[in-house]
Amino acid sequence: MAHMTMQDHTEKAEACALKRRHAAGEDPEKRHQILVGAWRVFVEQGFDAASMNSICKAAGVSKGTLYVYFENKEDLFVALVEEKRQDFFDGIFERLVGAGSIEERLLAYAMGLSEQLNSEEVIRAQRIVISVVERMPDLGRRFYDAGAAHFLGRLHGFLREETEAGTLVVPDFELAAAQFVELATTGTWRARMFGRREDEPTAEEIEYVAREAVAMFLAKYRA
Amino acid sequence: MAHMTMQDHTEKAEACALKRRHAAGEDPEKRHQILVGAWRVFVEQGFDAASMNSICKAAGVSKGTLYVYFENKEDLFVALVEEKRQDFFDGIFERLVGAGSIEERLLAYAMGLSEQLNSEEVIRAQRIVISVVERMPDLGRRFYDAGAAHFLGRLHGFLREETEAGTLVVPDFELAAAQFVELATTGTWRARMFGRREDEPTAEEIEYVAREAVAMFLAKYRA
DNA sequence: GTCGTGTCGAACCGAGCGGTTCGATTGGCT
DNA sequence: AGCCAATCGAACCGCTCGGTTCGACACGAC
Repeated sequence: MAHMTMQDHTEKAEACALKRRHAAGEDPEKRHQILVGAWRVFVEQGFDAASMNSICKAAGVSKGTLYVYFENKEDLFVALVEEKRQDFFDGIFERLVGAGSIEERLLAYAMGLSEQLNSEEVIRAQRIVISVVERMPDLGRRFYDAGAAHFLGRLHGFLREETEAGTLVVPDFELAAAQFVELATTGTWRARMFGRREDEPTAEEIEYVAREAVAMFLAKYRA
Repeated sequence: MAHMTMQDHTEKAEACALKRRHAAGEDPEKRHQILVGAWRVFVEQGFDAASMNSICKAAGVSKGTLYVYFENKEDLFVALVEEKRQDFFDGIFERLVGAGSIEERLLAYAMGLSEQLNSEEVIRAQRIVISVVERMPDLGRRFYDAGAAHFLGRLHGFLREETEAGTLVVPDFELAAAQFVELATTGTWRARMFGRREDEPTAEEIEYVAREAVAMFLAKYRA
């Protein structure tokens, strides 16, 4: 409501960029610092077992400050997942549109996808999200949409293009995209989610599974 | 160490069958009753949020009695999962060895598998197991072995037989079996685990996905 | 009938929880 | 220099947790 000149805005922005006194709960550095600590604790203890005290200690922040930045534990966790989603799932999509034959592009996509979904960090995140999905259904849905659904969407578009170009014959884009994702993580993701496999799959295994996934996929859908 | 005549054993067994005073913590009916109540509570609250008090109430049993039957919460949960594993995964395997063409048998197997893994009860059980897998790694492994690994084993055997019979050409049985399981639950299981889909898939959807799974599988591995 | 024992139920324990409060401290701002 | 607000840190709140204890009770064994 208060009137500000353009001048004022510019000055403020400049000051912020360096070292400014922030309003309570509005220092983005501190906020990030809290999230980093919280991530460590959540990831190694799970949602319920992680106490706000541990998170304070891990983040190097007083409890009072913590509650200035986040309303409560759930709020903190939602903000955390919201931040992580993007880190996790960026930088894979462009593999689909890169140069190369269909095989090469699908292979690159499958490998990126498997590598990402099977990484220790993402596995643990997925476990925690699943464990609270009953209490926080929105969180689960948003997480899924940002991850799996996003992969599926890109693939869906790719398949339609290739079908229109006559390279592939895909009667059901949704299904085919989902099949591809499943094939790419065959034998690894599920076992890792249940703790049946403790270590990340090796690069060789990822490539092997991805290659076979592409082979099977094209055996069915190649024109 | 104590000596007993055959007579004694028989008498005891007969008495037990009807209405006998059981030693503390050894009445199988009561034990089952506790597990039923515990299942209800665990399933709708998760491991951490489920309190022993709620479980007592749900089971209609006093807290003292509960702790006579089970050492602690973890012990109770392990016993519960142990009991449920068998209920969940029985009665599907024989579909593979039934009569019919390969297509028919694979289809039946895929449908049974998808139906089972996607049922509300099993989804919830899987969520809970995954949520505690960090703290109780054995439990996760045993659950996986009783479920997914069991499916895979049967399929593995089937594929070898068919390959030896010349019907299929499968270079890597492990991989192919895993691929089949993934294909059978395409688009349903993962989304349900993350709460992205609230309702069990319909029989029609299960059959559709299963059919496409078999089609793709045979497109790759049929001799 | 009376004894023995498995169950009940409620009180109880110490610990830890999420969340709040408040005085002391610090370091940018004017 | 002196103000002021963001942060600190420790104590504190009410509550619930997993787990224990114990006297009352009910019922099968003899």
